Amino acid sequence: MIKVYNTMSRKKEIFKPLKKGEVSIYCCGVTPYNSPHIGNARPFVTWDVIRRFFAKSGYKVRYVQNFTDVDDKIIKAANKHSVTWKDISEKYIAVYFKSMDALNVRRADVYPKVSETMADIIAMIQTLIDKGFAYVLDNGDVFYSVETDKNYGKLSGRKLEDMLAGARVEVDKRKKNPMDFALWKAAKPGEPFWESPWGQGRPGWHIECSVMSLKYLGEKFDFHGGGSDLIFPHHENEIAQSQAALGDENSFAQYWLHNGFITVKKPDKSNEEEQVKMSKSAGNFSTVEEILAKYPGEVVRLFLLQTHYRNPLEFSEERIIEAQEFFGKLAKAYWQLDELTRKVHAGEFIKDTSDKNFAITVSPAGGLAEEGERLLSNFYAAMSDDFNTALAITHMFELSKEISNYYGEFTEGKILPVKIDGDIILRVQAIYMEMAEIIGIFEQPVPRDKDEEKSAAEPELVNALMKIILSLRQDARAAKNWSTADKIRDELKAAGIVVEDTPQGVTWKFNAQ
RNA sequence: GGCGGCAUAGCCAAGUGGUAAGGCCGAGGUCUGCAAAACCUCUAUCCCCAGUCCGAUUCUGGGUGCCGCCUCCA
Repeated sequence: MIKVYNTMSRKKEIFKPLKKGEVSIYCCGVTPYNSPHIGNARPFVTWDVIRRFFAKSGYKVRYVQNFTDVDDKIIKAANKHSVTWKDISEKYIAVYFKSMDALNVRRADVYPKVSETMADIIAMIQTLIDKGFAYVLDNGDVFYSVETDKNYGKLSGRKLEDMLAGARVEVDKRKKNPMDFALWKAAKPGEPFWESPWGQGRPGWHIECSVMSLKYLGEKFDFHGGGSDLIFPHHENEIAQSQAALGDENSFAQYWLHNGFITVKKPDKSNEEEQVKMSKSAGNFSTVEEILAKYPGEVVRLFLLQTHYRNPLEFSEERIIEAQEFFGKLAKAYWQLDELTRKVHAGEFIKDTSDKNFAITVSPAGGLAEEGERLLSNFYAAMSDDFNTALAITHMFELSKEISNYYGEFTEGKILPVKIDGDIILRVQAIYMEMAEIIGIFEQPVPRDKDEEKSAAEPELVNALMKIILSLRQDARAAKNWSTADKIRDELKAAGIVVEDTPQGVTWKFNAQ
């Protein structure tokens, strides 16, 4: 049973797919006029996890995400740089994909574009006019008439009267009602345009998502999502025009999911508690590209998923560094498991417990197996409860600790490599990777610490020199010449090399900085 | 002004009608020549006031604070 918080009802509801075993999702994509910032990335990472979860739970998923490639901001950017709107949109669609790829966001099944859906958009507007929900002005503008819609405001919980009272917009006098919104905008001189029954122009905002979602998912589909700033007016208007055109107030999306914002500390405020939404218009954003220049994509992804998608999330380097440390621990267990499974495959776990001289009656890894199954079950339970990735991730973290504990005991020789342990290790690895797949990590080269990493990154010479240096230090230690030993360690540290004396011997690594 | 959301330890963050996961930081311990790493242990009257209830952090009402939407916006 999967529960989801539906913005329409303001409640968590039990998810019932329209078609058994299938899920259809439409997520509002970007208007490609500049680079996506970390806040823009949140819904896409969120939906990426949701679809992975559904797919892993046995659903057939169809995921559609649009590009609004015909838009005022794109036209503005094009004019500014003396290029075409298409140059701008293509450039930033490429940037979008590059950033999302780095975050392991899987591609949608379809990426419809406004420019490629023009005929359908015009047809839907015509339907709305024919049915009396929209009207055409002399200059060729077409507006949707909110007063024809008794349900207008049902998603955002607003009444027309209330909105009028507080409207700060400059009201276009030609509108029948100030809240009426444009379905089609007549082209002004120098603007790109498409031919329509109402003259040359281009679609208004909202209409493209109605058309594209209905075209690729049908008159009813399961999920529609995006950031919470889209609730009003964007999604409200999508609902109005779609249901008016279809003549069915139960059509269109069945569940509306909205993610919270990425926030940043408010500048020039003494109170540090105060947060403000990250947005392009406010100019207080960090682009995904900038962040990826400093931190791996999977770390950024983990950072985004460590807070429930509906809650606000403060962007700060401190938090990302914390996520990086956390990721490092998950990665450590990944490699420990890797080593153990290689031993299993190499036939090291073959000791037969039926040997009468063998006292063990219970597999040493039995506890690990039990924990693994329990945590996997908890993991799914967390994801089933409105996609609680924050909780799910802690279950994976707990499993990583269990793995590390087992690995530690194994390397200390406390565990005999019996055959059933081998089977358990393979199962635990499968569980661990299943969790990783849903979260969407370990799809890029998993960082290793210590030996492997440094030997891969540094020339043999460094290893050879370190061997000599550490050997000299061991001589000093053996002679209880602590000051020399510590001096070597301190100076190496200053040079960026950390030496650790562990019970298993001396190790060294490059400082993470 | 209207509408919506949030308020949990120094910080981040889950969650439940029966006195609260996890992470970071901090403290103590094991280990160690020391340090690091690792592991163990410890750290919360759940914003305030009423109400419902045997019992509320969890439900209801009111308040306070913060955020967002009502204009482009993930």
